[in-house]
Amino acid sequence: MTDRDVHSSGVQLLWGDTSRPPRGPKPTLSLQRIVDEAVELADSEGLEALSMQRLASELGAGTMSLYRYVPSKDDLISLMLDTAIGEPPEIGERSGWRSAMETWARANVSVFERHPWALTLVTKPRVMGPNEVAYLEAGLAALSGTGLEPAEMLNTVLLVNGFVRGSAPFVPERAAGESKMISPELLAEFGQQERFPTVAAVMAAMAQRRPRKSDAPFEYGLRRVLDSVAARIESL
Amino acid sequence: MTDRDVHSSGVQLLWGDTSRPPRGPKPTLSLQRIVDEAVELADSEGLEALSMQRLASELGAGTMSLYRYVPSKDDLISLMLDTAIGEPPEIGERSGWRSAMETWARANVSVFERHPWALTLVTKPRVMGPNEVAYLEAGLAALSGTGLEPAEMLNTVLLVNGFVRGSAPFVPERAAGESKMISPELLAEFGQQERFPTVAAVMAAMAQRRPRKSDAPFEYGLRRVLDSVAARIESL
DNA sequence: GCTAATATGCGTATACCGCACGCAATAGGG
DNA sequence: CCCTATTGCGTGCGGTATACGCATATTAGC
Repeated sequence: MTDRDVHSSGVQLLWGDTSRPPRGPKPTLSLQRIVDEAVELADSEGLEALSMQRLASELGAGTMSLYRYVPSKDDLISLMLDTAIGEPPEIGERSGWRSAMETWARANVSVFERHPWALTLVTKPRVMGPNEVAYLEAGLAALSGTGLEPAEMLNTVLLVNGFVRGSAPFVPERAAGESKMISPELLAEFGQQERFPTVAAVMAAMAQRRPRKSDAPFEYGLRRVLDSVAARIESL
Repeated sequence: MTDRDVHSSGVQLLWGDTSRPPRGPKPTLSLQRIVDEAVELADSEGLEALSMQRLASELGAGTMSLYRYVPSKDDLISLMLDTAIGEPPEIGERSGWRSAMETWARANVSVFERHPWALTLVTKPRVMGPNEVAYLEAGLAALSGTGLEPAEMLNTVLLVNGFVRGSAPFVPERAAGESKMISPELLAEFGQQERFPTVAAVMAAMAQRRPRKSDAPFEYGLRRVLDSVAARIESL
């Protein structure tokens, strides 16, 4: 159980300064190097392959040396998440809120494409890191000229954000995963087509035609979500 | 690493029959009892409190006895997820697709209210269980009279589903967790208000007024999403 | 009813994991 | 120059999932 108090050392590490005292031997490692290596390891082999021993050996250091830089593995993971999220995209003011929100949503989902393990982390309650708050800032800023009230601005950002997170597993690059989750073969294998007639019919119909990129669930949903926001803004 | 082949024993357990051979001593436990107890334990103490030893002692059995019923902990968790999801709600045909989809979405999110640990599980790639496919069936069936094409029906269900999953952390019952994720105190503590002016302004503005239930992020987003689906259907 | 075949419950053992603690080596401040 | 803070890291502890094997219970076939 991670301590979620603002004053815990983990949150300090996320938000506070990371300067080190001037006395003693020169550190061989740095927090940045550890976190970067951990992100790389999680990217290539998955979060469950990340152990402190494995990470240390990857860095050519003793396991316990890592604890000179990070108070616990949970705190390391918090730092990994904010590093993986990275800085939000620069959004030009002139092109209007819709293209800004679209850019924002695509940058957001690309985080989870590059770092699939980050998706399961953001669905847990936790303290947000600086980069995550920067994303929130960018999203709210994109809507600040629309005339929406503060509460509705926030709800709108949460709507787009919620949709992105919920549909990230279905962006094209992960579609292989999706099709393994539910397939005609699965239903056929256990003779369940009659139990789920609409599912079977839809899958059969879709197997007929070649998929277009604009038919991808994420593309479709993003258009619908932004359309509904547009309708709200125009009704003001 | 869970085997995601349709023929793995875990998938067999999810979809296949669970009958036991007639020879040998009577089993003291049953798969159902093990899974139910595991769900209860995860509900009350969280998924990370669930260990095979703890579960066994809860059931008054030896740790290794559980492996007579379940091939691995990962497979147990797959079974727990489908049990937690449960059967989708019965949806009356007569009241129209919108109220059907709303009922569907609310039932969906209530799964994650009752079993918060299920949310992190559904965001991982995996083989869907029978109850999850039944949800998909119910969602597609609700849209089958609307005139949408099969691919668009699926995309619509995925849109609502994606939104539900992405915004589940922000339903009112979890709002305490949300407000801990980002708070005025957090920004103030580290003197970052100038770095995130829009965030600070929005939070300040919202602190002024008392929250209405219809202003909750989930309620707001659900209306927007269903509005956009309605617009699509009416344009046919 | 006896025996052989087949399950069962589960104790033991292995290979990991995060991390508390302590100690020798290092390097800047007085 | 020495003192003291800080380093890297070896050792050890209590936890984890689970492979293996054995004694025991049950039933099918004779």
